[in-house]
Amino acid sequence: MRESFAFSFADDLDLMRIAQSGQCFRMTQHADGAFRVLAGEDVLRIRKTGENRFSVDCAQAQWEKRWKSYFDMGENYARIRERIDPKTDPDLFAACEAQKGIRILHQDVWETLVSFLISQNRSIPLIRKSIETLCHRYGTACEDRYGEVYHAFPTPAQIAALSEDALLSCKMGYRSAYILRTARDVAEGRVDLLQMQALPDAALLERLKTLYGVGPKVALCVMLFGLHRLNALPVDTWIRKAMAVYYPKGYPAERLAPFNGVYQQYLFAYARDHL
DNA sequence: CTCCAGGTGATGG
DNA sequence: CCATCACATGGA
Repeated sequence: MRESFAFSFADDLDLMRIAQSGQCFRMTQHADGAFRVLAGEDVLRIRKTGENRFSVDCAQAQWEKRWKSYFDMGENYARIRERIDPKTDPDLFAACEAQKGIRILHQDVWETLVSFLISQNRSIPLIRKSIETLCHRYGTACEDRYGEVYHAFPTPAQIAALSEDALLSCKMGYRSAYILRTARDVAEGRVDLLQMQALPDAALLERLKTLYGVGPKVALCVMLFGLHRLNALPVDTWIRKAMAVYYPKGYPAERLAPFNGVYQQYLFAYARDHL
């Protein structure tokens, strides 16, 4: 790595688990072991270099300005895990232990919104493939510091200018119409994603659900992964299964506040491995 | 072949 | 309010 910055970090940070956690779809591991993170129009390479040691291929100033918050480095996940008592919540405790290292990324809202519109009723590998195709065809081509070309996530205007057939050709299926209308609503100012960030959780959820193709699940994913509302609790098929098996008498969401989204993410990964 | 995948909108009661 | 159903697509 030409320019780089190395740092120590003692709290949970498992790049592989984050890449596979199903909250982001453009983070991949390369042959040399480093991860390439594509986020919005930016790219970063990050690798683990030792016990609690990491290095990134950007200057310290860029790391602190752009990426520290992306990886939620200000939050203490060990402390969040330690709130769970193994006697009260044995399965959730086991999930936290087994999936230690996951963090909730703070992703770009637009990218998160489109990604989770695409995600509905599909498997994670297919979601990745569609997003990859979308970015490759319609996102701005950029060059990283090694001269390698990558593609930014398409902006609202870039998607708004497409035809529905163009989206269908990315294998989006019936979600194409959702994505197109939402892109036009954002590009033409009927929806203001920036302004939404000021809303409290309940109002934000209602506002997001007014978007075409956005129901409770997608709205809560946008809140959790794009607007960093750590108490948002999206319920997909895996979480539904986990709740039924591990909490047959009812899920204790009130007790798990204000970190329902974090525990949900441990359970999601754990359920996929065990159920 | 059927069933499932980080679901939602439309419709009908 | 709730219960169905159609919706594209690919993998198991």
